Parts: sequence; structure tokens; C-alpha cells
Amino acid sequence: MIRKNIDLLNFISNLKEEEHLYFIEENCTSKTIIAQQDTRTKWVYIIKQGIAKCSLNDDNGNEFIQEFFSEGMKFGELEVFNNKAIYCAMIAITNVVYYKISHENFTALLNSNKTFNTIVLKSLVTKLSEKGPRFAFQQNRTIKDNIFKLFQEFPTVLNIIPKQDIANYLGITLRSLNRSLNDLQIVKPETE
Amino acid sequence: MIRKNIDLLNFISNLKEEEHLYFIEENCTSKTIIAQQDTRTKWVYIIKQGIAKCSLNDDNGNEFIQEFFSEGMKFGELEVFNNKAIYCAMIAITNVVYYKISHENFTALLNSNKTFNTIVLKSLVTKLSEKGPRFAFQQNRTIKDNIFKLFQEFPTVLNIIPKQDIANYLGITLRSLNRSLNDLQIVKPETE
DNA sequence: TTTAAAAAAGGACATTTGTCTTTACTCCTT
DNA sequence: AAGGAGTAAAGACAAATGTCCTTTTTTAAA
Repeated sequence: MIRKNIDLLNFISNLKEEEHLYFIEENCTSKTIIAQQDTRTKWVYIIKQGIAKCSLNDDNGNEFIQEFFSEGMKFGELEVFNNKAIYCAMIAITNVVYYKISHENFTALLNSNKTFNTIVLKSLVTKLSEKGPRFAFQQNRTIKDNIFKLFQEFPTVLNIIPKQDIANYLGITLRSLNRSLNDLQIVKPETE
Repeated sequence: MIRKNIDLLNFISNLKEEEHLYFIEENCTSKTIIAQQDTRTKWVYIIKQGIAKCSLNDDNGNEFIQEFFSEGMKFGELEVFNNKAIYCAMIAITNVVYYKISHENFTALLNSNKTFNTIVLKSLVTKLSEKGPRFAFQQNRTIKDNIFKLFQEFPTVLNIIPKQDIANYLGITLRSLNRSLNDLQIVKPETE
């Protein structure tokens, strides 16, 4: 649900000065739209800290959340290869610190740095191989199964991600989520 | 719904003799399991002719169909990179002619042939960028919307793909599919 | 402390979808 | 052509889910 790629973050922080300059560090507050769906951008983004949602929004106001991105997750790289507008939005859930790197520098690094090349290729493969099982499970199990599994993996998710976002991730309404949480006797853990 | 990659097929058929030998041509009849989920394989497969389904099956007998693959679609390449068992099955729907290439030769070609490298990378990117919108639409629209869209794109789908497979692709039961087809007054086109 | 406004949760009902069963259709054999 | 086996479609009901509205809780201000 909340994806990470520590290898990529480590790779960036260990880059030699010159190449590290490719990566521009920025930060934003919760709810900021880091990248807007259906627009063209010259940047690839990498989350350094915080959580953002990667979501597709349609004309009817429906939001479909593909994944929640955390440390080291990269966004907008498909568009380097296919030269299209980005097809989903990246929106900060918590405050977020992120790197951005231009398409040109991304491509340059990809060609000049074998390690980077491998990390990027692997990240594509990982993204691909995670999607299938996620949607298969979501489609073939009941809502309660899905919620149960989610809260096993992330018991504190209610403290981090708004309920409406969790519902959108699961493809259900907030009402359904509340109902199932009640049935499963899941309550928000106390924070101190 | 039925994916193709003509570039890859063309690339293979234009290869010089020596490299073309990497690709072994085989064929199978309808319903053959070309590749079995959760097993390790040394082959990457490429459909030359016919249609196969790429599906995930769980312990409860649920089948989730990711996509239908046709000319030029490649399968099992993720496992070259991540060295895991294949996570979905490839099952022939029609009679199928396909190429297979060993992991070793796939890797070799990837490193030695720039064109092949680009085609493979692009195919990964395409697969990735098609999945999001597909699942978003499927999740946020009604069953009827989904069926209507499907039959706009592929009016003859009922002549090619069994109803149960269409239902599994849409994540609904056969009963639901029939009900919606009735409501939408969609009937199987006559073949001659 | 009380009250108003806003946000979150829950109730009631309608609709959708699935499960299980029955009915209809096809095709093959005799 | 008739019967029967197997496959496909439809009917009936139950369960799940969404929509809309009410209630509760929280927050903030007077």
C-alpha cells in the first residue's frame, strides 16, 4: 500500500557532487498537488520524506488511488520514455520533501550511470509485478478481507492517511469503509 | 483489452539468421497452459499468432484476468530481471503460435542489440501506463459502463473470447455479465 | 460554560450484485 | 426424428453496497 524504494534514495545521497546537482530538493505542505494529471512536465520526482498519493481522477469526481508513495518512490519517469502527458496526479498527504530531476538529466544519468540504469529498470519491473496481485486480490475478495489485510500490514494507517483516501484506494465509499471497520471492530489507535 | 505489440514481432522477423535462432517457434491448441503461475521458468514467451489470457488464480478458484495477449505480446520477462517465480499464468484461448527465448539469450540480446533494448523498455512502460487507467475506469464506473465500453472497442469480442473469461476480466460473475448484456441489448454477432 | 458550526459517523432504504436453482437450448447419438 | 447429456441463460432470493439524510461528536468562539 505504501511503497518505498530505499535503494534509490541511497543511490542519490551517495552520488558524487556533480551528479547530485541534477537533483533539486524541494518541499511542500500537506494537500499540495506536486504534479497535475494530464499535463506535460519536464520533471521526474522522487519522494525523500513524507507520503503522497498517486491517483487518477475522472470527470465525475471519482478518485482512484493507485498507490501511496513514500521514501524513494519515483514518479513521472514513464513520461521520459513515452513522451506523453502524465496520466495520474501526485498529491501530498503529509508534508513532503522531494527531489526533482529534469527529463534531460534523467536520460543522461540513465545512459552514463549503469547503477542508476539498473535501479530504474528494477523499479519499473517492481511496479509492474506489484500491480497485478494487488488488483487481483482487491477484485476477488470481499471488502472486509481487503480491509482486514490492510490493517494487518499497517495497523496505524488511520493515523496517517485520511479515511476518504483509504476508501478511494480500496475503491469503496466512505460509508462502506466505516461499516466494515465497525464490523471488524477496528478503531483508530491513540496517538500521544 | 486485447494487447498487441507489432513492433516486437517485426523486429523478430527482421533479425539476421543468427539472432533469429534465439527464438524457438512452437504452437499449442486452445486451453493449453503455456506458462504456469508460481513456477520458475527459463523462457520468455512472445505470442506470434492467436490469443492467450494472462491471469492470476487464487486458492479459492477465483481467476483474475490482467489482459488478453495477442500478436507480439511478451510474457515472463519480468522474471528475467527480478529472478522470481512467474506470478501469473498464460493460457491459450484460441490456438496459439508463439516464440520462446531463454533468459540467457534474452539478456544477451538486451545487452547487444540497442533496438531490442528500446523495444523491451518501451513495452514495460506501455504495460505500466495502461494498467492504471484500466483499473481506475473499472473501479469507478458501473458494470454496464464497463461492458458498454468493451463492446464499443471490440464488437466481436463474444465471437472470440468465452463469456466466463470476459466476466473474469471485468471482475464480475457470469450472471452479472448476462444480466447487463440483456439490459444493454447486446447480442452475439452472427458468424458465417 | 454554552452555543453554533463543521466534520464524522451512523441509520434507513433502494439498488446492485452474487448464489443457488430451474429452465432453455445445442448438439450428439441412436 | 427423439432422447439425453452437457452447456448456457434466466429466475428468485439473499447479501452487499451505495445514496441520502439524520444524528453524534468535535471544534471553536462568545
